[in-house]
Amino acid sequence: MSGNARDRLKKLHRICRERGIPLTSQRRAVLETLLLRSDHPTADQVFEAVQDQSPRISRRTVYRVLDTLVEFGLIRRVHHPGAIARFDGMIHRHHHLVCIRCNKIVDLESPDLDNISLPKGKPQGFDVCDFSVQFMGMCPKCRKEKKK
Amino acid sequence: MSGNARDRLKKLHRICRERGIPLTSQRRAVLETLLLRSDHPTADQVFEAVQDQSPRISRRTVYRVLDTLVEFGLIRRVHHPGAIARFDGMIHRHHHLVCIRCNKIVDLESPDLDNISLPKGKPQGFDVCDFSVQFMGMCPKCRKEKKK
DNA sequence: TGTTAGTTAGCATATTATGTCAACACGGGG
DNA sequence: CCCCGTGTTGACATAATATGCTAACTAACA
Repeated sequence: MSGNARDRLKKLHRICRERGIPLTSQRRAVLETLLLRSDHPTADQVFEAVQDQSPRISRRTVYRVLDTLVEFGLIRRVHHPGAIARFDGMIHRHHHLVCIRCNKIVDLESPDLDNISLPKGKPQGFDVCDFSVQFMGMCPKCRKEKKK
Repeated sequence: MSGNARDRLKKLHRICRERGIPLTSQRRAVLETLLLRSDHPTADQVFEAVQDQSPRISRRTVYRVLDTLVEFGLIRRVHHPGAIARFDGMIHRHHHLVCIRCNKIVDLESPDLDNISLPKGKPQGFDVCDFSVQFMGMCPKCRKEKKK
């Protein structure tokens, strides 16, 4: 496991102590599982994967833990155009390429984009703390399939 | 109805003729309904609303028509962080403010942001045609509620 | 107006998400 | 090290959301 993941687990530990809530094995397992992948799994995919570590974990708990981790800022709920909630272990600023045909989504790192200035003041009353750019386009696979 | 909406209906008419597919009353009704609102309704909210015009329309058809309209580029599937697909009648370039607490989403018009340059070439093989910026923050209502 | 291709309505079913509560585990104090 | 209390988990039921299927229907065109 990368050092980054180890740091994140320590952060989970710290947050739990600060908030006075238990650091359960399930919380650790779900976070670890998510950190080990670089895609954007659905809650059910996380449930599948986490069973390697915690065979007795319930689906309900995975959903609950994911919400908790999002609230702690340890993972992100990805803004995905499909109907299913997806989660992302990467919480540093990054952007997304979204396929307008198959809804596939991949990360895009681009330091150029990170300098966009946040809106001045509180637009529409929102207290903005971060942003992410989504580029809409067609993925290679869909381009090929569409030519047919 | 605004001229913009009228134009979009004409566009639907044109696209249907070009593709040789019928311009059904259901397609028109769903598009009209979506153009009349400025929020980001879910498919079911569209279903509710469209019944004023087409009381006999089925839920299944609304889902299908929404997909069709997205494929035609007449509406957008909004990249919403929640679990439910949402749709947007606005297809010109605009951005979103997303509440990290209640997932509320509102539009943000900002000419400054429209000048972001698309990535050079085809990043990860994607053929990028548009983009949208999402600002994450907390809406006024949630800020108040959290203070309690 | 009649023909035909494509769509729709209405159902069933699949998929995804949440409510509830008894049993259980974590964390702190003795 | 063990026990106790708070908060979490597991397993169910249920709700919410989305899709598959086919007979009946409608738009488009001659």
